[in-house]
Amino acid sequence: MNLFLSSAGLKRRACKFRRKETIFAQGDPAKNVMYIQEGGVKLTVVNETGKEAVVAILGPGDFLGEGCLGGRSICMATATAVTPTNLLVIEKNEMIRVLHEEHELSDRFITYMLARNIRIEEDLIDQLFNSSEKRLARALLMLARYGKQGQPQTTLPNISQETLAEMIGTTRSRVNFFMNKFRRLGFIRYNGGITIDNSLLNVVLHE
Amino acid sequence: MNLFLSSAGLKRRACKFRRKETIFAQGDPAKNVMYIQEGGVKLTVVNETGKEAVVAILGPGDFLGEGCLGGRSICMATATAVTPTNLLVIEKNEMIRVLHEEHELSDRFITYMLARNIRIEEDLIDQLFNSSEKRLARALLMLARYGKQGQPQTTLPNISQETLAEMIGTTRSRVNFFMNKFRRLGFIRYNGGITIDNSLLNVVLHE
DNA sequence: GATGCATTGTTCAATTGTGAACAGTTGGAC
DNA sequence: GTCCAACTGTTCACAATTGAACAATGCATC
Repeated sequence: MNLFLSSAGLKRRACKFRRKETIFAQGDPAKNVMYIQEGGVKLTVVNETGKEAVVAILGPGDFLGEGCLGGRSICMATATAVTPTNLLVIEKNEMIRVLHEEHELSDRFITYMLARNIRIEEDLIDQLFNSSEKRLARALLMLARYGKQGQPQTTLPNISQETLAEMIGTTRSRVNFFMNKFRRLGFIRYNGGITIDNSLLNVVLHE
Repeated sequence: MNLFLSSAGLKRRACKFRRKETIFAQGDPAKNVMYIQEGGVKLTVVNETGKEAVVAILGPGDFLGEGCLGGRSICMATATAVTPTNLLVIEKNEMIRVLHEEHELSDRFITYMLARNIRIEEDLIDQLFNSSEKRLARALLMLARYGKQGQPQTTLPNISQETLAEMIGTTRSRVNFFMNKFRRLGFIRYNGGITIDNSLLNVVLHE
């Protein structure tokens, strides 16, 4: 896992963030690519009216700030740690060198980019096709998969209705309504966190 | 521009498609990466109910089918030529080799992936934040930029209201309504194609 | 110029979603 | 305990969006 540490140099450094700490903010100069070794990071954007949207939730193995490689000079989103997070920070130029000279990392980065692409594309398709009820169900299932695999049920760390609303592009009152509906129907359960039953899939698939 | 021809081998071949011809269909086995040398390609997805969504419109310099590099074995979308199109078709394994051994192409591919990422991400943010009226205005401006740069006005090749509706995830009647509104306000004009005035930007920016 | 096909114009009832308010609940800090 | 902040539960008037229908308009082709 410690890809970068193997040949660590001056231009790569480890960095720790606490929960809710800001890693970079929308509008900051974009100079580094970061690699998540441990933890979770939320990417959000705000528009002119102050409305916020969650663009992605990233975890271990994901990259961050890769936009600077494509010539982007400022950050288009705000990155916040959602759990205690260890990052490897790599300077842009170092990253470019690495992409040429280190196959294993180059492969990993390309694999990440391909996977990320698919994830965003699926989010977009989800938005284009589905009602907010289905989007909420899908978001919960995604977050659950993110936790564990294969189990019939997964318990999620606490996540506010506000954040869920931002993730799927709707209002909190709507999220609240559907959460209670899902609960009545036995798809989810509150117990400290949120326990998600795989039967929730039916909401996404039906019709 | 002819990146691939420089060292053309058996595993790379040129391919031509006529307007409206299908390059690959959703569900087909995914075996090749393609590079658009000339033309335009529309990526669409259909859901269970038969509703269609336009995921992307790609042009010269863009890649296609790169999902297979990330382990995807079937195509998740349908690719259709929107204008006469010349593609370079590269076998998956050849592409992987090329990514390791040919810096110029590797760079170009990564640049494409980064740009594509930003494009989809912007589309997603657009969906999360904006009304269908703004999304339509934005889509028209994107298509216009795709044609030419810098001019105060750009004329678009014909594009049906149906397709526009699929691009922004709404109904044709809604697109029709807003197109007529934009026309009344002098933002666009019909004259064979669709002429788009830069003042249309105000619709996207305002408020 | 008649035929058929694709597209556009228009309407409307029904549904879905918004934004804001306010009360209720919880959990941590003091 | 009690205060506070953050979150949830609930409601509602209003706005936006859908989906379907049907007529009107090109426009290519025979």
